[in-house]
Amino acid sequence: MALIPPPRRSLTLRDVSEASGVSEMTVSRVLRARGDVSDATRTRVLAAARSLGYVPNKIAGALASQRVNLVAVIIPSLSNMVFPEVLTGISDVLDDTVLQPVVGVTNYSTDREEAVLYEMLSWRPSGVIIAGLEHTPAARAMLANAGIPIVEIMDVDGTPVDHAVGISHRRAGLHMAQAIAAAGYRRIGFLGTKMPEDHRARKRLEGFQEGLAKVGLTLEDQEFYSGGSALLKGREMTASILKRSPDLDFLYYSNDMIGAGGLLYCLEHGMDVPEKIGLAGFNGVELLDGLPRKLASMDACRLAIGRHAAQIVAGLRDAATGAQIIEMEPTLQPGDTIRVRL
Amino acid sequence: MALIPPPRRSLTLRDVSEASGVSEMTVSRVLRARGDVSDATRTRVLAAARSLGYVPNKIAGALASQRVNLVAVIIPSLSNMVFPEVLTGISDVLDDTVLQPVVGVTNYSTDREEAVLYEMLSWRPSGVIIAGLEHTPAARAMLANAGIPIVEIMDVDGTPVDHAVGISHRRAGLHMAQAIAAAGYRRIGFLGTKMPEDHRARKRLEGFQEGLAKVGLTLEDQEFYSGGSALLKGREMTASILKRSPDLDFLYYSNDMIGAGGLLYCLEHGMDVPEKIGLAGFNGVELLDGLPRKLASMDACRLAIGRHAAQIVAGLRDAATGAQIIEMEPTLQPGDTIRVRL
DNA sequence: AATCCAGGGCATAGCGCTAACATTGAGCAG
DNA sequence: CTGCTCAATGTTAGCGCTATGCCCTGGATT
Repeated sequence: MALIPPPRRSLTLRDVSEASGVSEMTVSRVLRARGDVSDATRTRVLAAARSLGYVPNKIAGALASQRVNLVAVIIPSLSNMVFPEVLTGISDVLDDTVLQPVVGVTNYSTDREEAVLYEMLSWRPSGVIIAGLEHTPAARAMLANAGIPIVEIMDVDGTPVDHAVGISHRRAGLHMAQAIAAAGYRRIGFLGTKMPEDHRARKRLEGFQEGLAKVGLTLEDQEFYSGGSALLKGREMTASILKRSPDLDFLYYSNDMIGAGGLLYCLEHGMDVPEKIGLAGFNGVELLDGLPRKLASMDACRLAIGRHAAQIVAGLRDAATGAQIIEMEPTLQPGDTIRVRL
Repeated sequence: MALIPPPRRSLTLRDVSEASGVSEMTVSRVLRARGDVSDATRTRVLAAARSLGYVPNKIAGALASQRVNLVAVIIPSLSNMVFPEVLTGISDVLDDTVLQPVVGVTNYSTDREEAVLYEMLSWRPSGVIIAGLEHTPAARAMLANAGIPIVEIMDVDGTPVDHAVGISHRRAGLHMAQAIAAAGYRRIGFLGTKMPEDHRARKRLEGFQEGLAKVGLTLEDQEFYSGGSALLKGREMTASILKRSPDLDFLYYSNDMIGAGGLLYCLEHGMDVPEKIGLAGFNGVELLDGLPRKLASMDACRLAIGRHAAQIVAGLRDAATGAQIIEMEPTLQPGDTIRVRL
């Protein structure tokens, strides 16, 4: 193996073509495994490329071919557990294609989302997967004009620009309310994030209240937080809401992490879960499996959403159908924190 | 606001230049806020660009200018909590620059790392931040020849290609061993992941054993797992190791998540923590704050590592010094699961 | 009045690669 | 031996943008 000194100017196809005595075009064909090249040439070119340490320049390649094998994935956060799982679903599918996901994070800000989207579109990806249906007008316009497949994920309560894959958070909240009421709970509190931009949490709450209303109930009390360790916040909020409204018999948490904190709090304080007080969260995160008791939750179909979205941008689902909305059915996991009957 | 029909062929500088009656070059200058352009022209151009919905093509721009404002960030996983935090540190710093992080995930496989690195380098980023010091020979060669700043993070026990920012996991393990021994524990078990490629966990264990050896102790028993919910695995492994070796008086977990599972298990089974049995994890994750008792742990300086690494690639630290190794000092957080003295 | 110069703008030439066609030469039927 | 085919390679012309240098205009300087 020849030792070549580290090149100052980075290598180009021309360097490889000179080293192997064929034209640039042939080298290009070899490296992309495209077209007819004799085995002898192929071997020679590959050897040259390897020994030089040549790394193709996709920027030039993309410009020339007008093809970019990237899919923009825009999500609010990486620390929410949920989104890494969606990413896993996306990667699962894209790994079998030439496409690669590129992730952008918005921190739940639509302005930042607009900026991230602009930046990503300027790399001309071949598809966009973006969380939520709520965007700035400019962002919607960009999506609509991009001329590539757009998939809005997680939520289907609204009008997508192109495709949508997700669950109805409104209905999820509604179902949970019905289940809780059916189990005989009557004095219900809600605990969630103080994030005006988290539209999905908002829709769940709205659906929940609607569900309660249907059986003649209303929310007894509520409590919001922002920032900090979710598990700890769950404890604190639970303490605080129970101090204010000691006679609550059910606590509905907007996510599993604070729900878990609440559950730990209740157990430590010797409360009778689920008889005297019931608990439920949302998302069905894996974490719950390790808790002393399994928190009731509702699966948000994260993996399936990621997969479907990826299939759409990869053109693996009959795109002939045109724009489509795929609604998943979240399933209620009663766990051990909702009593079985009245 | 004029409504322009969605363009089939995507817009170019030429479209904007025609719409605003100046040359492409002038449009380019305006959009990059570069060079002298009169206010009148600037306003006109910006208006045209906006009304057309023009999104610049960075591919062409990057090719022409030989400058790409991307930083490749290559990490093993997104579901480990640790890495999103490092990313936060990186973003904090890069947000004040023109640079943007692009994340690649290797799933703890060096082969996959090599592939991801190749792919990312082919986009000619202006820097690389990569977890760990262990890479395939080809990956090392690519890094060495890339001609851009390379920062290997998380670990400093080894020889970096260029810069390194991290902690010594060997010493972290060693310190923990000393602290445990000093507290009077004698029959010590280790619980960790069955991941041969997780070199940092391996180094911690090695350092830990070395630390025990120094005071004449050896590991009494150990237990490994792979896959699944870490919290649940922590429980199961704890049950299993205590069944096999009931007289252990300390359990050292390779990460906080399984440690938390173990802690919950011990508390539920009425064990006397930390008197009869002590526990410790690693990472100092936020989650621990919400547990019934605070697990002893060691902070891995994740945020600081991310920040420093980003500063290096952004050229914010005096690059004049050339390649450098920055070692952080992880601090022991005794929590409530190591007894204070014998 | 001649000269200078800076601000504002334009024309040209690539960046490194690939699409699309052109070319070559070997193999082979007639 | 001609003409044809087809596999293997080469040639040409951009992709959309920016670096560079040049040109023009209209005051300020001498």
